[in-house]
Amino acid sequence: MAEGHAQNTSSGQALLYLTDEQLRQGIEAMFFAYRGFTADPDRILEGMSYGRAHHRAIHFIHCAPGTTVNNLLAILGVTKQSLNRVLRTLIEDGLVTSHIGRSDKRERHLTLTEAGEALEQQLSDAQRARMRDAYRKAGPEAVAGFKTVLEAMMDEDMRRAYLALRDGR
Amino acid sequence: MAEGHAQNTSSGQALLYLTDEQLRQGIEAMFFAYRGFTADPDRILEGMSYGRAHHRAIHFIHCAPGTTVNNLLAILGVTKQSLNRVLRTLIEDGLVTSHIGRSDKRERHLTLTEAGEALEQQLSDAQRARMRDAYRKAGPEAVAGFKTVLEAMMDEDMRRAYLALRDGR
DNA sequence: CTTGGAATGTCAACAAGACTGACGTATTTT
DNA sequence: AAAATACGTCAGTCTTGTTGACATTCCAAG
Repeated sequence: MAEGHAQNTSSGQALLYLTDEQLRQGIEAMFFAYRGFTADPDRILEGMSYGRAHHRAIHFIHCAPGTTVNNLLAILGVTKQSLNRVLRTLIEDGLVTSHIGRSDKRERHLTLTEAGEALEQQLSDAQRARMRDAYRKAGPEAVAGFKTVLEAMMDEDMRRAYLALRDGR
Repeated sequence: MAEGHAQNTSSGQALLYLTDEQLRQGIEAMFFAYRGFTADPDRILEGMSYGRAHHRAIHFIHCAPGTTVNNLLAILGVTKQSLNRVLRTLIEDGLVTSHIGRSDKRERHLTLTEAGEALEQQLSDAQRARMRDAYRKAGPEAVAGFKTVLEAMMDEDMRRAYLALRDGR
């Protein structure tokens, strides 16, 4: 019972979109939408012994070629051991290369090979196709609102990481 | 290379929000936001031997008291074996009750006990608090757009389930 | 220059939570 | 009476997260 209901504020009607019921709808929408969001890449990956974790690694290596393991760790928010298992298989299968750092030899710089880029294309084409359909149906104003809310929903650290990626391209 | 770039269409400028780069930003925003979205309940659950799976079950039993196992299965999109493991612990711990159906005795109707409702409150208060902050920062128009895009992103079946839940209250 | 601590990354073992497949039971439908 | 449905359970696998232990490399203080 942490907070009261949103409609019981001094502003009254203006805040009707903040009622518990509205918030609950938003929560469920996030749940169902995220399932759709990951469904297409999951389908592609299943049967090739990769999973969502591999997709995420491939995605961010594609976006920041030459990034280090530590960098990736911060973005993905998992332990280095967890990431390592995924990276190892990707390297073994020739989708990712790992080069020892020139200045700091402790670091490993990660890049997608041609085969890696090809898979990345396949995965992100599928995911973008769904995104594009959703965007097209919803229209530009809705898309702007969508992004505004998502940014506000992130943890502070993640928002920084997101904005850095967004503006660094 | 399934589709062309969105800007290369007959409509030209009007569809700039559909460029691959814009779509990629949306994809990353979803990823980071979903992490924030689940972070608070996850924190509460950790250490009490429950996880996100328990949270989801509790959430939907709360929304549809007396629902059957099969109903829950369809909404959550997991196998009955998977759900059963979760339900068993919740019932053992006295958070959920399972009653044999009155008309159809094969069915089990699931309801939250008082303790279950208490935990549900605790979890959804945390999640709603984050949602409320995000909504408040973004404003009502952004929230409307947010929901529009999310609905368009769901699979058809899930949209039906979502709308049924949304309108059935 | 050496040595100890911090940072980076690897290997091994384990747990949660998803999956499949097979089977049993009670009940309803045909 | 037979088939289908709803539910529970056992056993085994897979992905992906965790911790703990350890090797290598860098850097800075003595």
